[in-house]
Amino acid sequence: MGRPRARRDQVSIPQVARAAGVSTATAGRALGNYGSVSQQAREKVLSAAAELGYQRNDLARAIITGRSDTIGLVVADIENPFFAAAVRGVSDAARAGGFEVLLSNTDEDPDRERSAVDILLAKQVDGLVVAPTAGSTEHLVRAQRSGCPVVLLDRRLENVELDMVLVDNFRASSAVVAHLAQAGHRRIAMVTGGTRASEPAAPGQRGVSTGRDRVEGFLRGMLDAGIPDPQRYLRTAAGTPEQAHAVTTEMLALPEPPTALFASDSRVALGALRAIREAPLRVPEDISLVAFDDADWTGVVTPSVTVVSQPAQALGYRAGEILIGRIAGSEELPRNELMSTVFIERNSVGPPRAW
Amino acid sequence: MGRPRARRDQVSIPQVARAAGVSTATAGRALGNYGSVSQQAREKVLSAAAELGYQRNDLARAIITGRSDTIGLVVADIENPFFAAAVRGVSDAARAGGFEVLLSNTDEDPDRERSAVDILLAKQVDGLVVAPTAGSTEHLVRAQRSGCPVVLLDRRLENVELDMVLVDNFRASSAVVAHLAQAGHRRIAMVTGGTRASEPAAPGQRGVSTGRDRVEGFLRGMLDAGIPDPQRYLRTAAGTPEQAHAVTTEMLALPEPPTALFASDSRVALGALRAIREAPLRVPEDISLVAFDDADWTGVVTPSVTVVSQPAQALGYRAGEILIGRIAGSEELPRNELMSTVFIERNSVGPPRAW
DNA sequence: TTGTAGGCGTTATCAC
DNA sequence: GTGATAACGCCTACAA
Repeated sequence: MGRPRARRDQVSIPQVARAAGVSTATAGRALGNYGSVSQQAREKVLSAAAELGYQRNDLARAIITGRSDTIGLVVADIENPFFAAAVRGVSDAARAGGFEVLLSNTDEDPDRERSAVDILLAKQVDGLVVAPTAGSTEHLVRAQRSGCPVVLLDRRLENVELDMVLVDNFRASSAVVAHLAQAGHRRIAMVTGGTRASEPAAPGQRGVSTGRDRVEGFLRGMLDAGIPDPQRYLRTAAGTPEQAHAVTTEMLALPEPPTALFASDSRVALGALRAIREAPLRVPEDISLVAFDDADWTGVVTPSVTVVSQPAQALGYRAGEILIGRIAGSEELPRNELMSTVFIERNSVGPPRAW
Repeated sequence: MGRPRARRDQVSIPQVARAAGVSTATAGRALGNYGSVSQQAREKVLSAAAELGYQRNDLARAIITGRSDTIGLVVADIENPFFAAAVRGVSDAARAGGFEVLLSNTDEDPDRERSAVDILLAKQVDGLVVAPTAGSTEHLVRAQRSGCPVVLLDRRLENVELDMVLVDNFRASSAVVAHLAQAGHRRIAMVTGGTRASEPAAPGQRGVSTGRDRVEGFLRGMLDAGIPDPQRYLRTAAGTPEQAHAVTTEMLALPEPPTALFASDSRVALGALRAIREAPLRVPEDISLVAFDDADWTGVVTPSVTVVSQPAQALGYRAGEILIGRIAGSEELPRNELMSTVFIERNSVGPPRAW
């Protein structure tokens, strides 16, 4: 337990000023690099500060200036390699712009997201980068309106005037299906997660936009390929490797199993691949595989996995850049910035096996 | 450019107080949940606050209380899955204790680490979790001495009185060699990174402790197995997948290539594995492989990889817990807390091939 | 329970 | 260029 611990006894500007034999104002100017100070005074102040071990207090400064030089970053789960890279990108942009990053994980829980935003706002972040989970958007709009700019990362939100940095998930997904159909597949499965791990994301229903867009792109691809009953092998309740594993195992046991499988991200692909291995089935002889996200391992498994590569780090960096522009006062109309995915063809797709 | 943007016009406690017809102090008590306020007054204040859109300012509070309810987290690179998991652990512990997390990446650069610590200190973090890179330790000691407790994560530091949460890298490494020797291997390679990507970490020299300990554990294992010239296949300048790839390729081209390879982390393993694939060699028929870190993919490649699993997330969580204890006032002597690794035997180790 | 007054460490203002 | 002094928004006495 222990008592609330006495306040850290920090050396303050008045103390430094006294030691240097100048006024508080002059010491403040020398230490804070603003206004004008004579070379002589500056030196006295600086050496006194060094001697006393002065540490500036950015909080007190932030109260006055109204800027904390800190941005808030809200993501679902930093352990997902996609988000880890995106966080890295935001961090780099922040650093380049002289900002620090306050990080929050939501685990796709709307309540946690809301409360995270509230807390970050109370901590006076100058702006917010959010990969929004499903649910209400009013806390984000409120933040923006209260003067704290918000940039959305990776996931769209409808009916809000916010900057967004995205990827065209719909198009990338339908292209995957086209590729598979081109190879001769008709029984194409898609395994993906919903809003939360437990809630399925049916097309047109709620769930994060990436999930929805990928599903709709999948369905559109199936339609374009003239494949009937496109939902036959669509599984939308598999957001974790474990769920993906279970769902895939179940599909592979079907009398007419799919001949190709499309995984909505690298962790889903991992679960699906494990199920395939355990079946045991060979890729691509028995079943073809395509996944979203060029996770580091996809190039090293045998066979290497054909993927849709997303520029995760660049997405984060760009979101950070745009946010910093807003903080600096940019008043342009909010807009959606689309970054390109790259379809990386490797060795996990082959012609369908005749079951 | 745009001007420095006018200060966000936030509603303050005095304003709420005026609207509610009470004093600043009463409003502050109602809003801050301290002292005592009558039910009636509280309601008036709360509804006035809601009406005006009051947002509390944690910075102003922090100036007074001396506590920011924020901890600083300094790691090398959040994109490394090990650190991503550790960060997640620290985040969870922080959340559980009512703290937010200010995150900094150092890229193993001592200067960036020092400056990160300074900035976090200026932002008045209540404590620091650091995975220290090599270099001086004085900034950490100074932080601790100035009243900001510091807990080291994953990496030891000599001659400092700080809490550390670690794993026994030396023992785990020598056990790996023992396992390999047991399988009959004599030409055992180790591929690992040094301090920075560019600087090799020779035993007994500088470099992060994990690297050093693993190398020394490796050498000890070789010694115990009675293998002469243990440094023959020791490569300490491979911290990235790319470098690991290059170094491994070079070793595999030797007249007498190693028959087993020990990778110091999952990213090194990735690079090494790619080199092995390109050789092309088979695992484990042509070469055996063991790696540190149970990255998600190690179980799904063929063959699955035998690994030393580290409790990355638990390590982070524990570091956070200990730090929060310190912040609460714990005065125990600093100590090293060792968490257990698990040797997970899979299918990447076989008898040596007779080259 | 409530209000007044003062202070936290900084920056902003305005004379000198 | 410099110094006194007033903010910033909040919490903490202390008195009523």
